[in-house]
Amino acid sequence: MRTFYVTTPIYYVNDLPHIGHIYTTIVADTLARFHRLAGEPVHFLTGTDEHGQKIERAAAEQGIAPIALADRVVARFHEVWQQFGISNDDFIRTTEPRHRLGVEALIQRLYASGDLYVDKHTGWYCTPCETFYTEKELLPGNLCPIHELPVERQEEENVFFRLSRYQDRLLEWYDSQTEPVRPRVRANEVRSFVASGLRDLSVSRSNLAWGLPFPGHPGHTVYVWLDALSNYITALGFGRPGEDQRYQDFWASEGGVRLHLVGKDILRHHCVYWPAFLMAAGLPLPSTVFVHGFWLRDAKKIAKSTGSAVRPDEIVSRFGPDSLRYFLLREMVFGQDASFSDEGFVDRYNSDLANDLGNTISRLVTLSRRAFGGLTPPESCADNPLIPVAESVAAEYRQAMEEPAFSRALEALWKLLAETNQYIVERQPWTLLGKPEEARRLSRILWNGLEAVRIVATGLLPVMPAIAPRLLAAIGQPEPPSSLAALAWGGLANSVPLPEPSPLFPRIDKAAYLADAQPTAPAKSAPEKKMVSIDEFFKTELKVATVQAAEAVPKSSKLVKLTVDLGDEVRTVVAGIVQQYPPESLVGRQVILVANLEPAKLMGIESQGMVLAASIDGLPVLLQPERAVPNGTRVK
RNA sequence: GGCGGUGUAGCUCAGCUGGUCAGAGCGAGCGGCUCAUAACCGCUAGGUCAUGGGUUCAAGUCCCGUCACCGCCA
Repeated sequence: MRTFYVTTPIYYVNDLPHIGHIYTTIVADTLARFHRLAGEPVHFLTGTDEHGQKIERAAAEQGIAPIALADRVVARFHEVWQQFGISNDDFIRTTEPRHRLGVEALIQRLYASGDLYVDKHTGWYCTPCETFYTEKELLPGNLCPIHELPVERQEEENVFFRLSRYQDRLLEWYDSQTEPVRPRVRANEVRSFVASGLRDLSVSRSNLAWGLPFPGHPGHTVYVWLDALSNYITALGFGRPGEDQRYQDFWASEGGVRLHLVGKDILRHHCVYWPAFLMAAGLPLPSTVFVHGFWLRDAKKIAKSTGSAVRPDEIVSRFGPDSLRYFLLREMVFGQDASFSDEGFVDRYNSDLANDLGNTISRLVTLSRRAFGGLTPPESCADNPLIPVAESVAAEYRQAMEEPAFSRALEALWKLLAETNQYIVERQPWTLLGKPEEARRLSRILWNGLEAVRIVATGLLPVMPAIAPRLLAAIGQPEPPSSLAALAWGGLANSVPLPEPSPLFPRIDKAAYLADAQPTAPAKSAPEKKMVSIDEFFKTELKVATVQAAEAVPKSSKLVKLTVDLGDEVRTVVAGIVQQYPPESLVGRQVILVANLEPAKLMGIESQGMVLAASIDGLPVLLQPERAVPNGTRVK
């Protein structure tokens, strides 16, 4: 029998839950619920990663023990998961004894395979941090990124893992038929990284007390990623003989699905280190690592709607966690990045949840109650145009959920809603009200509509675990089904009570909501300073140039056309400075030019650059080198 | 610099192995209906499928070049 094991990354407790954590966990939960409905044995694991430098330091800053800090954050995670209806079967913390036992067992296997050895490691060391940094992490000038103090070259002894030995096997794995790394872009990235050559990996740390003791290497702790990644099997009981039934069922069993959901920031750890560790230990690999994208704030949209921000908290408190679950799953093409905005949420909510779903239920329930004394229609209908649609929608939904491709699965369900509304309008059931001779016809029409809605609500059970049962109750089906078999046409009970309809998704007044969404905060009064990186700054090419010729632009009060010498080229530039600087005063003068500015036409003249000037009350004061320098000299 | 990816209607995106592929949803306009949460239904998009070549009877769909943007390179 196929088993289904799904994991989220274990979340690092230096950070409170945010949209990224929530998204991954909702995805995992939706999959777990779907596969349970499909009748498969499911195990859904999430948890927290609690060791390491950052935790140690953050705890020290707050004057508490690392474990106390972790406890605090873990409590918060539990709260949030409860709020979102997360149905995880287990929650692993890397500070638990069961985890340590598993990690030790894994490391024993790595020793046994001959893949661990001790070697000297030289690196950039910051004494106050007691940490080695890679060159990339350092600030310019070899400064520690935390203390901004010079780091020094130091040597330490480490346990190394022979990652290099697994290069070929990893490449084979990426290319295997099952496509273990998805989507393909991500597989390409990892493949090219691995193909460029792997260095052995340091898997122990000295000077870090807040970690698991490294077996056989006193004074050292286990590298946080070796520690953390192991959770996927330690939580199942790996390394604890007699208590490892779940490990046997969900990891070691033939043909079981072992799915890791990860963000693209931890691709390498999950697609290089982790499988290599498992290969070395002689253990089964995950069947799929699914790498999803990030939620971004769309700068353009934010600017347009004057500063609407990502406010999942407010969305949840006002519209419920399931509305957010729906939005996240519907809006992101699984695997790609997507942007998150209040406007996007409101649009999606109104058009999909309020208009299509909520309103369709509302109109059907109202009609049925009126026609049949508060009950569902007495007569069913086994032959009508909605049936083939419902069947193809159910098939498409199941396929998309398997893939998984949530946006497509939901799109399919909504296709059925659209067809249902169309069907209702075509049949005009309201014209049949109060005509006894049309009662049977009316019953069939309304029954069909309600039945279609029942199928949609059934498909929504994994996505909106709190709301979907309420949708079903609203159409007279108070017991939510426990199997995907309920997606088949024909399940709606006849002549059962229909509760009075109440809007499950009240429409959002978009204008009011967005106006309300204006940051009460500082945005306007104290504009935040937008910093640019040195790289961004250097995108602007500033060069010294000498004005060779200048003539006022006819019919313009400010513009002057300049011919400037940039050393290796001569350009035409238009500048709005002629009121302060008569043309003849400009000739021979050196100016600073933005040399890579997009050309622009001013009064019909193409300006190939911009002359820099300070502006006092709108009046320009030209910048110029303190003494003459060669034309074309870069300014920085 | 190397490798990979993207560029299709105002917006978000579908278009696998070349031949009803020029599409969907949202938004906008017009019309209809009134059971329903000012909802629902119908019609309306004249987009050089970034761009220049090429292969082919036939190319968003394959090949080469160019431009723009993005990701990865411990």
